Amino acid sequence: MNWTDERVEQLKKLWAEGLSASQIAAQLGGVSRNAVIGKVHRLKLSGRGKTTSSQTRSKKVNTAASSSQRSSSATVGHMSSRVVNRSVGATALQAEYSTDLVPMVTRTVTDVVVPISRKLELVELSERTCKWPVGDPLLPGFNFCGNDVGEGGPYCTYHSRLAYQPASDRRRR
DNA sequence: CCCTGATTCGC
DNA sequence: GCGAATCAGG
Repeated sequence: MNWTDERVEQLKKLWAEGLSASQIAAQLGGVSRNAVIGKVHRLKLSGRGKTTSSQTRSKKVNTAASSSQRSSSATVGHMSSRVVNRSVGATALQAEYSTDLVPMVTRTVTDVVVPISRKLELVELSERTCKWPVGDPLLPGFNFCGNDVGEGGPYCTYHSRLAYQPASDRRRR
């Protein structure tokens, strides 16, 4: 892949937004984080104003979202990802996944506090990032939870709980 | 070990 | 100019 004007432009934009080099690389595709960093330096925009300081993500929690904590029929639907959250606060409270995608768990979701997801691109996933799908695979912006996985499973502790709850819960009713 | 950006240097 | 390898650090 070569640095077309468009790609350079997007690089500048994302870098200015405070995304890390690896995240930018993942979004652009076809380049490594090293390539991104190298390009950033050549463009001389290494000094990122004062925006989000990379690691140690912002702890800002979407206040609107944390309003009712439980039930609230979860905020479903794909909230045009992207801008929505760069915040990862492990304590964040909000369910963010498509009901269409996992209809069987929509009932149990009211019992579970789901942390805001990191919304990683497919290529950003590693063995320790939650692979719970977020959004519609057919629509742009589809990504994965990306939170740290629990006991080595494919999902973070929260999504594991969801996954383990069959539609017909065992606690008789 | 995970991740970050910075730097070097052969291509 | 490019980016892998490497370095320094949280």
